[in-house]
Amino acid sequence: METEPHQKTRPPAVAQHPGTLLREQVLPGLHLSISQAARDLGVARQTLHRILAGEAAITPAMAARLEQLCGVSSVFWLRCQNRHDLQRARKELDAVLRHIPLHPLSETIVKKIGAYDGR
Amino acid sequence: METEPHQKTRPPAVAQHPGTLLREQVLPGLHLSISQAARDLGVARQTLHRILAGEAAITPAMAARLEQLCGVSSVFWLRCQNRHDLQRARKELDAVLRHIPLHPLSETIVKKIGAYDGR
DNA sequence: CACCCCTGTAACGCCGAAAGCGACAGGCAG
DNA sequence: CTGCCTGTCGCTTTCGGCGTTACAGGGGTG
Repeated sequence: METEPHQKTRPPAVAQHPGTLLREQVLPGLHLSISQAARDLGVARQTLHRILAGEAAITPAMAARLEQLCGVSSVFWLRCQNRHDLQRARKELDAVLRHIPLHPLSETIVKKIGAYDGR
Repeated sequence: METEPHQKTRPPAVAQHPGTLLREQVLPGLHLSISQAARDLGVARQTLHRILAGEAAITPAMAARLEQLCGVSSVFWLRCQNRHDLQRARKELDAVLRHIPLHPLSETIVKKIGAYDGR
């Protein structure tokens, strides 16, 4: 911890899929095998496996299940997934995005809709 | 504003689709017609219309386009969408969720993965 | 040894959602 | 009348999540 001492170990600049967290941190912490966790979640073993492997995304439905399983907020899981999907989308649309003209939106409206500037 | 005076007009308890924000706040603020906005975004007019009508969701790709168009963060748009999808998923899975056993996850791990408790 | 459970992979098929396209009807300004 | 915007319908394609079946291998236990 040389950069910022008492920082919450915030997410890395380049986000890897949320499955890694599940595999390396959560499941061991719950003392659950993949197979057992899948049974508890009420999904196929392969379905969970695909997520751990990063081949499938965490859907809202899965996020809700996970929240029920380990108490970690579904919003958290979706946020992880979003980070991942977003930077993938940005790369693929890179060419298209350049052609989209930026129109200025008044600061009043930005605040009204609850979009606190940078986030 | 009787409940909490200087609150940011936070999102309503029951979230309606993000398209409403686009239609009623953002597009007028940009002085753009639906057709024109669709052209700028590089998508079909119907595609944008479906989102405004709440018949389609804001995908990561669309969120990136919107950010480019009006400067409002893609993360914001996805968060709106998530709120909406999540409460829909919860209702549909309601029965299933009850059967998922809750396993305790140590507080240390929760902090390590960056899931700040309730969110 | 056989038996059982776990894991990883692969190959299907189903289904729903996003997106594009064409077309039509109605509104409204020029 | 002409043009532009809007809402809506129908159709097609594509993609991704999910379940199912199946096979191969590891590892522990009676």
